[in-house]
Amino acid sequence: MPRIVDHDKRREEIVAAAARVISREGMDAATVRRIALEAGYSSGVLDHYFHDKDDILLSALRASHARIRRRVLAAMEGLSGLAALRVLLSDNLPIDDQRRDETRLEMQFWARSIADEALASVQRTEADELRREVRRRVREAIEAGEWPASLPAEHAADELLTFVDGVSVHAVLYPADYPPERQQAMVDEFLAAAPAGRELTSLS
Amino acid sequence: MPRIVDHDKRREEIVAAAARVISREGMDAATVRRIALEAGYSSGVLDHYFHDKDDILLSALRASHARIRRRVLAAMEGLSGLAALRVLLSDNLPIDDQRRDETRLEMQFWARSIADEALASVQRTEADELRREVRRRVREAIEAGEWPASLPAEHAADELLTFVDGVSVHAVLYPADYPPERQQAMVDEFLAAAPAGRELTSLS
Amino acid sequence: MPRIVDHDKRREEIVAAAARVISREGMDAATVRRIALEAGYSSGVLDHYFHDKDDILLSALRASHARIRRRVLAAMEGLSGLAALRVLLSDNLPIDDQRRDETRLEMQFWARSIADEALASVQRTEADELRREVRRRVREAIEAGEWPASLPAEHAADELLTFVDGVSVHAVLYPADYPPERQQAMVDEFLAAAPAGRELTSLS
Amino acid sequence: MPRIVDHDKRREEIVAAAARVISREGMDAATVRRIALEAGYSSGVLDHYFHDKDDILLSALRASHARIRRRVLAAMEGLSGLAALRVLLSDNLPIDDQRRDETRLEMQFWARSIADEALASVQRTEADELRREVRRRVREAIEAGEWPASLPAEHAADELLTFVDGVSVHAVLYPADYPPERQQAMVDEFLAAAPAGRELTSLS
DNA sequence: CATGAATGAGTGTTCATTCAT
DNA sequence: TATGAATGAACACTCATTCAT
Repeated sequence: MPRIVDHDKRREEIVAAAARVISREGMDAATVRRIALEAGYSSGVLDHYFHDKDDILLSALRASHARIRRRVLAAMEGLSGLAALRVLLSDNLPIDDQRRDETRLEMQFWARSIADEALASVQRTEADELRREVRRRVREAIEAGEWPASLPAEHAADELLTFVDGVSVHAVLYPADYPPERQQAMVDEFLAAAPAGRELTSLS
Repeated sequence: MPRIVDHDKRREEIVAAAARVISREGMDAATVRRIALEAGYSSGVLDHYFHDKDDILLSALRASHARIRRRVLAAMEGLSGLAALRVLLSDNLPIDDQRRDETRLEMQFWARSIADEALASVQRTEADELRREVRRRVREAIEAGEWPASLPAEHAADELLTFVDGVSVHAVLYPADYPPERQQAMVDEFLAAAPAGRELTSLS
Repeated sequence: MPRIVDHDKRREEIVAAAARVISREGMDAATVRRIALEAGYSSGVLDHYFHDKDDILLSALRASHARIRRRVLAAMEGLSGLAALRVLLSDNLPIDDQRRDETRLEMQFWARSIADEALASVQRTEADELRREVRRRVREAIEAGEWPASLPAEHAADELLTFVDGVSVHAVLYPADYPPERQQAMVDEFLAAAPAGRELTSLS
Repeated sequence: MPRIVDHDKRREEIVAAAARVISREGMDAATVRRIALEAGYSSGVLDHYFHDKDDILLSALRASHARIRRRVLAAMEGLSGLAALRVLLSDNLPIDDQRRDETRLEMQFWARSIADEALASVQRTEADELRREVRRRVREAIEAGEWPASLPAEHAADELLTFVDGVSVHAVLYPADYPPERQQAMVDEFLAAAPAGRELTSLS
């Protein structure tokens, strides 16, 4: 059944092309024609692989998430606790071209999901997966004594993700002010400060 | 003697209508016709008050920023240092309908500015103004002994803004998880932890 | 009754402005707003002096014709026959800025009258007036022995007007190739050749 | 294997439709929608074959010129000198429906080119080609002794074209006064008179 | 009388979609 | 399967026109 393989591969090609266009030229530039051109096909070809344009866009979002997931799981291989947490969070920073494109893509979909409940729902589902993984790593860190037990892991996970996304947004919007090293340093500082700082705040 | 109409007021009405449409229905829904309808006019009226659609959109962005500026300056009246800083940062959180709309609007423009250098330039200019104010308040806090002198004010300001924007994004995307009180608590914790935590990290 | 005078004067001002816009920027640029601006008024003023835009345009055409008529009648004062004919024909050549503008205006209306029977009818009526005058002068020339009697004056008049319009069109379209002196020389040659040449052709 | 359509042929169809609309209903009536309808398609189809509306209009002008060129070259086959000249000039007269449409189209573009330097430039280039051909034929006539050598061929060519265009304009504007036979007779007379008449004028 | 606000139809253009080949 | 032709709706924008002041 070689046709099936080709079919999926073609889909992936087109989805990757869509992701490139969205992240580099913006959602408005991501027309069906432009995506097909980027993939090296003519516009009509999309008809064979996707139901409609929304299907392409959503597939591009999911594919981006899947790729990040694969990459970060591989990077955390053999690690746990704080070390795994650092890798997990750092991997979400726009510290190279690929990650910058991923962040840009994400931001395009954030904007769109604000007025599109179906998309927002997808986003929530996908975000929850990352959240669960961060929580798991925080709990590991607590168990390993690398992290204070005084704060709920759930809250700590949200704080960390929130900060990482904040850094990502700023780095994408103001790249001159947020070179990769600074992004990494900011996250590292945040991770280092958390155990000490949060303990103190829990007293107030 | 022409029809008595306050030209600037009419412009403001339309800009406000545009802002409402953008924040609630998204940038794609913000067509000229939709904006005119929201403002209570026919589509052609925009011709009298704006050069083109981009002029409307940019005006909406600037008006949103100006409104925030006015509000926060009034709220900081009589305050300085850490107290002013807290007000300044908290005012940017989407803790009520109005502020939520402002954040949504901002996020729409973030997405657009990624592929629009002219817009990105405007965003940078406006963001710098906020940044300068935050730095000024951090310096005041340092002088008042409310904040450790061990960290550059510039960096601290960026950390704070980064965190606030991270919280804002999450609160807009996942409102159920980030009720107003939690947003405020997160920022307060961050402010409280900073003096202690940062001092420690500076040793490492 | 001073108001009446003002009213007519204002009309003339606006009509003159319309003629300027049409001849210099073309019929497409001759919007109501543009004409009003050229006249130094706001767009709504036209409502008081004209029924609609077509009224303005047609008035501009008639005014141009009237102006030419006045000028050429004055120039022919005291002349008759061939001398009057030469002045009459030469005055229609685009040999200075004013006459060039008149020819340009005329050509704009020629184009429009092709698909506008009402306008075409006006054009025919106005053209006939000029034609009659040319015929009269040809007849005078014949009577004075300056022109061969062998050819009908009606036909000679059409030939002369046809040639003059041909020169005018070329001079407007290719001004570099048709400086004023050349235009005049061409018409003079044509006038000089006609008596001799036509006599000969009538033999063939 | 795509839908079998001759791309160039379709372009020509649409261009021909545009030419029909322009010549019969005028430039203002030549909207994209009207042209598409005339061609038997929906408005969007033009997107496949032309860059923009100006591309259609210019193509229509060029196609008209090319058609005339082809026709006149075929008609001059085997002829030279005065005989070729007569065919060349007569072919430009609006003596049948087709030629009348061509002249009307030309006049529409004349009007437009007055305020459109880009179009004027195209017109000049195309007109020069005709001019060169007329000059070549005049020179042939001079060499064959059919035409007086006393006048520069360049000037004679311009005189002839000028007269032909004058007749064409009048014939289009006042068709009742210029039936085909009369147009032809006028040009024939002009050609016959030229050798004799011009010789005389050159003495004065 | 003069202004310019307001309307809404019409324009060129872009685009997602469908589909014959 | 892949093409690109064809559709028609939607878009931003321009404009003649009307009219309250």
